[in-house]
Amino acid sequence: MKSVEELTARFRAHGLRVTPQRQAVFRLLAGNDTHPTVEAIHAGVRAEMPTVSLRTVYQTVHDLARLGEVHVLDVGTGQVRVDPNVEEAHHHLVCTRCGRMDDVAVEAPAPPATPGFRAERVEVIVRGTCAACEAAAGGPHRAPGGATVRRTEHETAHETAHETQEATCRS
Amino acid sequence: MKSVEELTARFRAHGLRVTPQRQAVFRLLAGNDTHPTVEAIHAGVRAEMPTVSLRTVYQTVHDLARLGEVHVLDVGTGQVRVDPNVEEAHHHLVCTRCGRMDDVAVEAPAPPATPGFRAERVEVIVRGTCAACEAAAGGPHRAPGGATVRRTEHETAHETAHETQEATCRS
DNA sequence: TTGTTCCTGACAACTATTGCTGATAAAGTG
DNA sequence: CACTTTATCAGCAATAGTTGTCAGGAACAA
Repeated sequence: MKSVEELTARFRAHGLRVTPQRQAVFRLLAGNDTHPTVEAIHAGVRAEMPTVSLRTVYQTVHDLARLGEVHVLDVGTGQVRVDPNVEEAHHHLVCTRCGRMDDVAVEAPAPPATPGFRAERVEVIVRGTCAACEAAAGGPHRAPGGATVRRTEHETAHETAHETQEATCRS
Repeated sequence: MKSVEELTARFRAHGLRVTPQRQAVFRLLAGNDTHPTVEAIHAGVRAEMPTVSLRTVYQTVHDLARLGEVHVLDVGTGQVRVDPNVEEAHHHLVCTRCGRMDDVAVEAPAPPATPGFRAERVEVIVRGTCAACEAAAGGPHRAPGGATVRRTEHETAHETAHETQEATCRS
């Protein structure tokens, strides 16, 4: 991700105004190799600027995405996440319990030749359980038969993300 | 996907009741190699049984997913899609404009060895444009500068999916 | 400074999905 | 078949995440 100054310049160059609120978002993303949710960015920005609205953060994130400075990712965890790393090709680990994302270096297969479909991008998502959730759940040898087999992964991720994510899965 | 009779038996074996509503859902999915949204299933079921509620379809789909008879996929198009094909390993083409999904045979890379993350499943998503949307948008040589550069793919898919999907992208 | 354009922030609206509940109907039993 | 038990249905309300709306205000050009 580019520096705050570079982003400021790019915004100006594209006719977008640079406001203190936007710079606060820039600052938060510039020194960030995680994949924060919009909510998390909002919380971070409010720490130094308590009046910023969620709407503004969404808009700024979308502007950054439009300029290609970030990627907006939706991998089915119920919340959009922002990936500041657009320079190097990479893919993602997604924790099915808390929704946490991390970068991973796997080479994607070549887009297949599919008549009737113009492939543009290949995305690899490795789903699994992050260390924090593994520990929180009592380790890999947890007795089956409980909630784990009664819900789909999708449901579980959705439901637990809200409460457990920040508490258990921050690195 | 199993036949309606097999699904009926499996539901009974698991203590789930088999109702006409559920069998209508079974019937719709059994002869279906597309990846319908819950909404689309609901519409199909209502064609022969107009009182069935969306709630019931959701519940039946979740029951099917719990028994492993379908996969519930959320690839960030704003709607969950049901994949009746659980027998053969496969991945998906996703149209970024209408959200339409199709199966594709690409071999996934091996899950990387990642300390602090227990990989369970590797998912490959090929994003692009389906033939119908390509045609609807005026072909691949459409002049840039319009809506296409003013919005992220994510936004576009979200917004256009509701109206254009069934109209332009049914095979 | 002045005008214009764009942005902000509060709130409401919107979409997809799920919780709740009285009434209903499927399985099992006699 | 009649009866009992208990999961399910349908409809509505609620929820979370995201976006539209709009009055007021800030940033930039002249």
